[in-house]
Parts: sequence; structure tokens; C-alpha cells
Amino acid sequence: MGWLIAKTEDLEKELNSPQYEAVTYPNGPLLVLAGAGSGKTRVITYRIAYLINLEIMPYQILAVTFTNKAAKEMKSRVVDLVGVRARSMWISTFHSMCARILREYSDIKNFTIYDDYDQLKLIKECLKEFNINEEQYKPSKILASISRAKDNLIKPEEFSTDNTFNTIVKDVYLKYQNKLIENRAYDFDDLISEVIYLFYEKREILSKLWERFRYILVDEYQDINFAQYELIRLLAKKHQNICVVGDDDQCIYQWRGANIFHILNFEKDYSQVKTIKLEENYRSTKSILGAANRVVRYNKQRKEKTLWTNREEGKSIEVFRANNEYEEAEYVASRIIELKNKEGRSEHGFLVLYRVNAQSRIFENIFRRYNLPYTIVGGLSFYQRKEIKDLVAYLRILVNSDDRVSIERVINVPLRGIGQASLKKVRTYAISHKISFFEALSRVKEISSIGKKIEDSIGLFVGLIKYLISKKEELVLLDLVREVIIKSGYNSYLRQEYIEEDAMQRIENIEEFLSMVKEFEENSEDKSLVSFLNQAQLISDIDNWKDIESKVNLMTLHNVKGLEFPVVFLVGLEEGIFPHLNALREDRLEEERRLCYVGITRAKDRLFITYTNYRTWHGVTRESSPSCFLKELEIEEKRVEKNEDSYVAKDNNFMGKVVCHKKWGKGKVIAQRGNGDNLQLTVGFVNGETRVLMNKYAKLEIIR
DNA sequence: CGGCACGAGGTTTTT
DNA sequence: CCTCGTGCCG
Repeated sequence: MGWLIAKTEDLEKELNSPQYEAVTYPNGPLLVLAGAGSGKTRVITYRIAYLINLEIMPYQILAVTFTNKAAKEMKSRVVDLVGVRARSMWISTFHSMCARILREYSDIKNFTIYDDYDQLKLIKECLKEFNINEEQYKPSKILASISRAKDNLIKPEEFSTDNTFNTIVKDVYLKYQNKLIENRAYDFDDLISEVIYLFYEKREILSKLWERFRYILVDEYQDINFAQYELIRLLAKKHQNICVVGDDDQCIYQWRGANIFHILNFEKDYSQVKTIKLEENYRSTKSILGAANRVVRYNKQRKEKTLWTNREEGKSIEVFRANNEYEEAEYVASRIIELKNKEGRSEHGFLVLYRVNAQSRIFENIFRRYNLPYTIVGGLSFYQRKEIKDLVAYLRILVNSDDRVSIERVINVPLRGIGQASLKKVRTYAISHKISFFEALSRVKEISSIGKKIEDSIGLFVGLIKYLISKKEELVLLDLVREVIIKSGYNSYLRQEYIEEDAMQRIENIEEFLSMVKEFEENSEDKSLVSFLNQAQLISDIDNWKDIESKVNLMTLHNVKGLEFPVVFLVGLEEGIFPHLNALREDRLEEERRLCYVGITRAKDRLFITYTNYRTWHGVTRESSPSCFLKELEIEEKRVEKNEDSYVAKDNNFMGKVVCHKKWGKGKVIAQRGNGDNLQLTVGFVNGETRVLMNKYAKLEIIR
């Protein structure tokens, strides 16, 4: 089993000729320009397997991806090819690789990783201390500037102050960075840059890694930023056995600092580069691929290439123009039901793709009404939920008691009567006595301005934390987390603070968190709390996504990279939505077009595109105009116009149904009048009232 | 200090 | 539309 591809003849059978060349190219820099659906992952995994069969030790290979999901998948495919010995390979994301290097080689080991919520908290603190108006200088804008600076390895003192805004940013950047250090925390960007600075400072660490990593592979190279580029350059410097794989047409993260020129300039950055293009697409029908090619041709910043396929022409792409977003969602729902019945497709073969998360809500409502099961990737991610962030904050404190942001988050959760005023006194005391915040809390008795009652509360909190720290070594991870929940009284706090349903949901989330801890304990080598927290901070929504047989998938265009589906609905093709207004303002139309290209090329068999005449956005209804991409697709003439019968499902019959209204609660439909947008329902509610509701706005949930 | 009510404000995409 | 943040009152 583990020797499936030991012989090169086998390889030749399973790969086309450029793929084969890429897999077996021996040493030196290799650039694989892999178009969408051209077997990119296959090339990477086979190349790794090929190297291992050349008796290169698995631990001498480093493969870097952007998402944990891609890393996991890659690893399991390599294990399938060469067996369990591949497990000692490093296949990980940039961020988790860097966290691991820092924990292994840097002096600061018990650090916390701050997510954007934590980052904003610190930025706002800085602004307050500088007396800067948040309305004038938006914290998120300032944070974005700082983040771009870090992507480009610009330190606070090097930050240019060419205008007023940047002068402010520089001051904040300096203070923000100090605060991170005080909290012993790194933000996402620091993980990369701190490793680079570590290499600059201590060359011997880099040498050690050169000893180890002889072959380096980088996936999605088009989305690399300068810091990541520099990191890879350093790691590959000695052996130059670097293979990068990517597609310039799929560079969609420039807004986050990705620089398309790194892939475009690879041949100049390294010497004697071998370049291989994969242009045969195995995924899509001719009509889908044709549309993708037509759109992306409008971009100037790209390497010329044209994907081709041996697949059949296939059904033509359908464009539907809906009156509003409700009709758009109804069209999608009824189309899915129709194709399910006619073509015998199961739900998981369908994908709804939108530009922004906010678009998902209407689809959720309508799908629920049509009894169409679905899963959504993204939106409010698991780790961003209040109860999970609280719990994580407790855990962070146990690892790193300098983490003031986390302490302040939970010192009054559950309510202990400790408010902002008292916290300020503690902060001041800590600064004037040059001690940590937690130290100051422990010495609360010395702070004369704090009264007896609050002093006792703080004492109890400090006692709780100290007790939990003492249990850290003694208990296994899962039991420790349970102890945190029990001793902090968190669940009873939830029951007290939230109404029944809400509290239940939150407690369920905590149960889910516990099972994630359990899974981590079972599957990880390093079972320490630090290691758990580090990986937990670096999990993204798509990492947890599973293709569930009986569910339609909904996600944003950014989340879908690397996936494929038989039937794709690309929705909301309107100017301002897709391409997004901000992208248009910032002159980033080409990136939006690449996003469109990514969306189209996810589809294997069928592609549907929708847009509306009117859309309600920010609570106001506006006339919408068709996206410029529609013209570029050149499929206008095949537009499907609204047809009542085709998209109003037969079971859209409310007579006698028991429904639930957000405000009025449960009720029974007594009468219905009109159809489509004008459908009016007369509902008798359990409270005795009878109301006539516009179905379109009432958002009724059908119970039975 | 905590709870509630209101208002303003904002929603691109994410490791 | 919905959430977050602020401000006031008990």
C-alpha cells in the first residue's frame, strides 16, 4: 500500500506530461503555474511521495499552505501514498509553522496569540491614552495600516510619517507594540515577522533549520506577502530546493498584504528556475471554463495562459435576474430542489457563493422555509463567540499571567462586582510600582483607594486563578478545562444572564469546545495547554468544514478556494456588491475579477448566476445595476427571466401550517391571499390575536 | 456597580 | 437590518 508509486512507470500512467515533469524534477527552484482544476494538489502530494521514495527522509521536507484544512488534506494524501512514515513531515500553515518555531527556538515560549478582536482592544486603549478621537481615526483603519506595515517587515520606528494619518499610526504602532510585549502576546502578523527577526539575530537557528529542511514546497504562492516571501527565501537559501505552486489568476488576498509580484517575479528571484505550466483542466465543462477564461482575460497583471479541457461542452450557464434578494434566494432554492429531483443530485453537490457574509441571511431564511438543509461556512466563527472567548481567556491567563487583555475580559465574568473604575486603579498601581497587572491584583490590599468589598472580590478572583494554575500540572488538559468551568461558575453565570434558549445554546457551545479539547488531546503529540491554545487561535472557519452528504453549502468566495462542486450558484452579481464597492474605490477591480474567476472555476457541471433589480442593504432598498462581470462573461442572451411556476415550489402552500414569527410566536395560518411577493397570510397566534402578514417580510418559520 | 434603553453606526473578504 | 457602544438611573 505504502509503495503505490514506487515505480516511475506507475507515475507516468497517473499523470499527464507536465504534471509528471513537475513531480519528478530533481533539484533546484521549481515554479509550477497551476491553473484552476489542473491537478495542483495531486502534483504536490505526488512530488512529496516521489521525494520520499528517493530516500529523502520525510522530516527533511517542509510543505507550507495557507489553511489548516489544506495542510491536513495534503498530509493525509501523502500518508495514503507512502504510509505512516510521512507523519514526521512538517506540513503546516505559515502561521502554525511560525508559532511552532517560536515555541521551540525563541526565549519567549508561553506567549498568547491575539486575534483581531484582541488587537482592536489594544488599539482602542492606545487611542484613549493619546486622546485621539475614534471617529476621526477609525481603530480598524489604524490596525489595517499597522498590519500592512508588519506584512512588509516595517518596524514601528521605521514607519513613514508622510501624512497626518500616518503620523498618528506611527505613534499608535509604537504604543501598540509595547502593549503586545507587556502582555507577552503576538498578533497574527508578528508570528511571521518575529521568526524572521529571530533568524536575522541568531543565524545558528536558521542553520539548524537548513540542516533539517532540504526540500521546501509552498502552496498558493500567489497569495504570499512580503514577510512570508522573506521567510521562505531564508529557509530555502542554502539548498535552493524550493518548489512553489500557484496561479496568478487566483491571487485574492492583496487587501491583506498578498503581493502578486512574488509569483510573477519568481524566475527573477531565484536562479535557474524551471517553470512548468499546467493548463489542462479536469474539472469543468467547456462552457464553464470558457466563461472563466473570458472574464480573466480582462486582467492586465497576469501571465498569459489559457486553460483547456477535454470535458464535454455541457449545459450553458444560466443567468437569472430577480426582482429582489428574496426572489433571488427563492430561485436558488427552487432550482436546487428541481435539480435534486430531476437529476438525482444530493444536496452536498450544491454550492451557493456570495461576496459578503451578510448575504447569507436571506438564503438561510428561504432555505429553511423550503425545508432545504444547509451548512454555512464563516460568519461568526466558533472562537469568536462570547462564551468561547471567555473560556479561552481563562485558559490564556493560566499559561500567561501577563495577558492583561484576557484578565480584564473575565475578571468580572461571572459578575464579581469589579468595574472599570477599580481596574483603572489597579492599572495605575501596576505602572507606578513597575509590577505586572496580575501582580498588582495579588497585592490589592496595598491599593488604598480600593474599598474592602471590591478588595475581597479581587482576592477571590486571584485565588481562583492561582488555584487553577496549581492544578495545571496535575490535571490532564480536558480535566483542567472542566475545572475552569466548574470553579469559575461559568455555566450558572450563563443560565443567570441569558434567557433559557440562549443560555442552552451557549452551554452547548461550551460542550462542543470540550469535545474539541478532547479531540486535540487524542490526536496531538504535544498535549500542553499552550500548544492547544496556539492551534486553537489559528483555526479558521473553513478548517472545520466537512462536506455533509445531505446539506447544501453556502460560503463566501474567499472561503471556497481549492474546493469544487457539481453545481454552483454565484449570486449577487451587482455593482457595489460584486465587485465590492470598497474594492472599486480602492482601484482593485482586477482582484475582484480574480475572485470571480475563482468562483466560476469551482463549478464542475452547472453554473448559475443571479442578480437583482432592487436590493436592501443597510436597511435601505436601492436599485441595483448589473455587475460589470456579467458583460465580460458574454452570456447575457441566455438569461432566464422570472417565471412564477419555475421558482415557486409546489409546497409553498401555507394553508393550515403551524408557523413561528419572531415577535408574535407560534400561530396557525388561517388564510392566504396573493402570491410571490404579494403573498399575504392571515395567522392566528397563540396569544389569541389574529394578524395579516406579508409573507415576504414576516419571515415565518414553518414548524409543521 | 449593574441593568436597561436608546442611538448611532456599519458590514469585504481572514490566517 | 442588527449589533455594538454609550449614557443614565436605580
